Amino acid sequence: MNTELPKTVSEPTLKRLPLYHHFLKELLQREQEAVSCTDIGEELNLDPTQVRKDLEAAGISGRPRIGYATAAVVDGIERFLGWKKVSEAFLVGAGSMGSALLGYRKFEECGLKIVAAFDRDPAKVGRKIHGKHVLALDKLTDLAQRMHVLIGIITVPAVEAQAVADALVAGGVRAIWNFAPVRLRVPEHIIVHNEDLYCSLASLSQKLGQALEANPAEPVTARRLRTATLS
Amino acid sequence: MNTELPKTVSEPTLKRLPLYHHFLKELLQREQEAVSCTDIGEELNLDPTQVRKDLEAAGISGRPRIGYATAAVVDGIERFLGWKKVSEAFLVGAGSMGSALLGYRKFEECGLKIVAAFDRDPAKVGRKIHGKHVLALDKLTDLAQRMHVLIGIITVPAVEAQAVADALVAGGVRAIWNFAPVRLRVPEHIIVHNEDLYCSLASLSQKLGQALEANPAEPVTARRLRTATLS
DNA sequence: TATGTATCGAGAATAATATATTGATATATA
DNA sequence: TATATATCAATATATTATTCTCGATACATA
Repeated sequence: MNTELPKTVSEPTLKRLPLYHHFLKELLQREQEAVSCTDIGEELNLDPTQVRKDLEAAGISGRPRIGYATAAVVDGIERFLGWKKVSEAFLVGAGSMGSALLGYRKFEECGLKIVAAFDRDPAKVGRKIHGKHVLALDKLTDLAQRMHVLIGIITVPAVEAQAVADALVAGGVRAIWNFAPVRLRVPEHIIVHNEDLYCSLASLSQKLGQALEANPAEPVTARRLRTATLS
Repeated sequence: MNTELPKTVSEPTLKRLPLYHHFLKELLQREQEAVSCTDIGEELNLDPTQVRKDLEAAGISGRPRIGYATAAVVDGIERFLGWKKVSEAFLVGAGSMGSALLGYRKFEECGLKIVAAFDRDPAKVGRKIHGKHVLALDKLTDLAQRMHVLIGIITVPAVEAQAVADALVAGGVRAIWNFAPVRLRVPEHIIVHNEDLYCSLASLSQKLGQALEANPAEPVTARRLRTATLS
């Protein structure tokens, strides 16, 4: 296995790696020890070559005729994505979205441990949500500094997001996961990821609109699927 | 204004349009009637040419030396993205993420009206969340068909997502907004948008890991910002 | 009226990404 | 041992997205 990692990996690749990870973990449970790009590609509707390129970018190599060792790929992806060493995060904004994220247990498997939540609302401060303490917002910068927290998650309304980002940066946070529909202004070395649901919705509804225009009354009846039963 | 719309618009463009929309709405409130690509680009940290191209793709044109008429751009984006005509949606999975989405009032401004939620859990069925009824999952296909609902939002656990998708498709749904961390298998004409938080998290933590490796102890103290006050 | 300037618009050049092609390698089988 | 085959690896091509360049236009000002 090649341990040399390329300096930069493209965003699309980065977002596909968790898909492979998820699928391969399933295979591991079924005790399938090796897997080919072709198999992965078929399962996930991706080009096999692309899968191979992505794995290569993550520093993972396989063997001709054999494929990739499932466990090694899972391990390699986790290592490459930094899921091995858990980093602590603060979540700011204990509204509905914030609460939902606090309840996501699986984040910890991906190396993200939300250690505390912050909110402006005194009614929420002091309570616990999904087992995480909700603290007063004015403690944010100071605590981030003292606890050396490196990741901040912003789930406050748009108008407050910039101020929260400033507070996080002042506290030494290096990466921000922003759920507010605004572009944050931060120093260059801070990593910001925007999770803007309105943007996603936009592309969805635009495509739907076009599809409907092209084909208003889709003949779904012809290919009616069974009524699904939920296991 | 050019009313000819190109057949396909790139995904990145589609995701930038809401940003412009948001910013321009602010300008509208300040009664700024015209705006240039340069201004938009500076505000959102984007290349002015790209802004121009995006607006062009949405069928919006401006005037040299003047810029774009703010109101016309806002209107044009809304029209192009299909926000003008509201479509109804079903949300499946009234867990924490589902509840959060049910509370997003602003979706309606973007043309998305969630009319009902569905859940497998009998304890949730019959109750209301954020004013929306929670119905039994086995009613999903039938109701989607009878109400001609075209959009489905999936916020169930990964293992149940495919079955829910099947049920939605059987009910005639044309677009699916999928929050479960799986790739759904659907007929070709169905539009699927994956909102996979684990994927986003992956790229965030990978970048953070690289940044920390390159520069473990960032000298943030030098450029310490003020402790932000939240208005 | 003439000139300067800020802006849009369109097309070309560059960069990024995805796909296709070819070659190398390890295993299985005859 | 020789051959066939499935697979990875590396390179080349095609596609897409972004950025750059230049010309056209409309207003401001002298």
